Amino acid sequence: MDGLITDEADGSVPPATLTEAIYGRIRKDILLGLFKPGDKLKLDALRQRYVASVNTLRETLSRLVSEGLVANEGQRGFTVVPASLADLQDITEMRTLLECHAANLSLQRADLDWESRVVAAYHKLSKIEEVVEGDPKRYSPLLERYNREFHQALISACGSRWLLTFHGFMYDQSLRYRMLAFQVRDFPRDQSRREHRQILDAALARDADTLVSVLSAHINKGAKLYEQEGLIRDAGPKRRPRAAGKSRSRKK
Amino acid sequence: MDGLITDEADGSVPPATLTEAIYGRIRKDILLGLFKPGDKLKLDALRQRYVASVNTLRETLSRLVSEGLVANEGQRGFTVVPASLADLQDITEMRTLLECHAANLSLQRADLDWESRVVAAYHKLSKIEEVVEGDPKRYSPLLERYNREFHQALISACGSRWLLTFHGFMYDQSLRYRMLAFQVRDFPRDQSRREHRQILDAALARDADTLVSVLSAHINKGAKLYEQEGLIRDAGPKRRPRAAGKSRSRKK
DNA sequence: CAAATCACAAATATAGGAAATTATGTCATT
DNA sequence: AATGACATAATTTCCTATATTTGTGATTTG
Repeated sequence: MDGLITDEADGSVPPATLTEAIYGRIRKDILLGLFKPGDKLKLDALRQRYVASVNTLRETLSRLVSEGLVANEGQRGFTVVPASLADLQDITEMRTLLECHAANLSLQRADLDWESRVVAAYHKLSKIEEVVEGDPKRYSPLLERYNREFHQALISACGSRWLLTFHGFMYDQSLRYRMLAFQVRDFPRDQSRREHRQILDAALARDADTLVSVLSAHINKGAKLYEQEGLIRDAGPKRRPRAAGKSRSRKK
Repeated sequence: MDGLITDEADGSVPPATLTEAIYGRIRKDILLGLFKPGDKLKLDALRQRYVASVNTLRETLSRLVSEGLVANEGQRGFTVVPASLADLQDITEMRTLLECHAANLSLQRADLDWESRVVAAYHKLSKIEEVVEGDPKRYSPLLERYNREFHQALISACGSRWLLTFHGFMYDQSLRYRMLAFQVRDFPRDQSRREHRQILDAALARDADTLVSVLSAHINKGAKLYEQEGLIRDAGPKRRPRAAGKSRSRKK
């Protein structure tokens, strides 16, 4: 994004502080399903896993709370946000709304830079998909990465910083459900190669209507695959309601 | 939202921890324009103002970073996110998109509870507007509050938790610009009584098309008022780019 | 002589450890 | 079986140490 030369080959900024580094690691571990929905994130345990102090951990977890990946609730620590069918559907609808809207805007503002970003991202994605099709059971981090980059490239010319931010949130949330689905069984890899091709063609043809319909179908078809029974327990472990009004005493 | 009986008359949950309380206070102080865009948030100064330790402050600021109200950048502390015309326009467009979409959904799912929430919220807002019209220069926190509650009630039946969350973000961001405008001069109070009435009527009549057009106009008209020259300096104090790749040493 | 460079001191941010507060689980008692 | 007291575990908070940035003035260089 920023045309600067950095250490990182992929253009991402290397974390300048320990907090940032650990933030990235925990975030990744939640999205990848290493911590499951409802899991308690005990500070002492985390302190061992990632070698860091309590404050550093609290700081990163606080950020994840604002992003909707971690819950905090009162005086009883941090937990991974629970997963539910209703939540998945909400996320899917929201991602559809944002991504289609952003894709539309991108088409309107499309220039050569955008077009080449899309083509390049598609090329990478396509090559990996070809490889993975031979071994559909294997989880491929590279496929996930290029898939994301393709979808991001598509909307990268929308011109709205906030739209990109919100879409990023929703993409990550849906990624979490995708990864949760992977964990349960060898996941029937969705054959999305053709769909990606259709998306690319519609984008290059500047055909907004087709693009929106294909993109929308693509997103929702993907989400449907994660809605398998057993994947999601709608209610987490029930907690007793907190005593209201009490426990409000602190010295000084 | 949660029908529980709490200490607070307005239904909001009382902060259970110091961090939560201070989070709310700093958030409010930024939105009200007490801290201006680009301001440095020095930890030691904050430690005095809100009586709390450094870690508590860092935790709250970290959350505000994820919400887009505070910036963090590397090893040089926290600053209030800068304000710009482009940002205001982006926020306005985004809020329009989300609020109109949510209002539409609300109409579809409208029930008696929703209708009475809207009517009640309008009633409060209307009464306050009547009072404030007599003294247009005065800043009225109650007006701000009831305005928010009216807009929230309108979309409260949309059924999407994420839509409400994102809309809340955008509403707060636009509120910040509104407050910044107030600071510069006695702000010509926008005569939005009629518009609110029109919104209410369209909502009760279940007239989606009219509702969307009136609501959209209302939001954009408001934002136009904040776009006054001098309110916003588009570029903050320029910083030199950080030395890439260097300064990556930490003992142990 | 001006501008840039460097070294040093002060200010500030980040991270670690420990104390204080609150929640949780266990076991005896009613 | 329910209640209460106690011990233990976990969370929240503060204080202190280290590392980094920033400001100041002297020195060198063009």
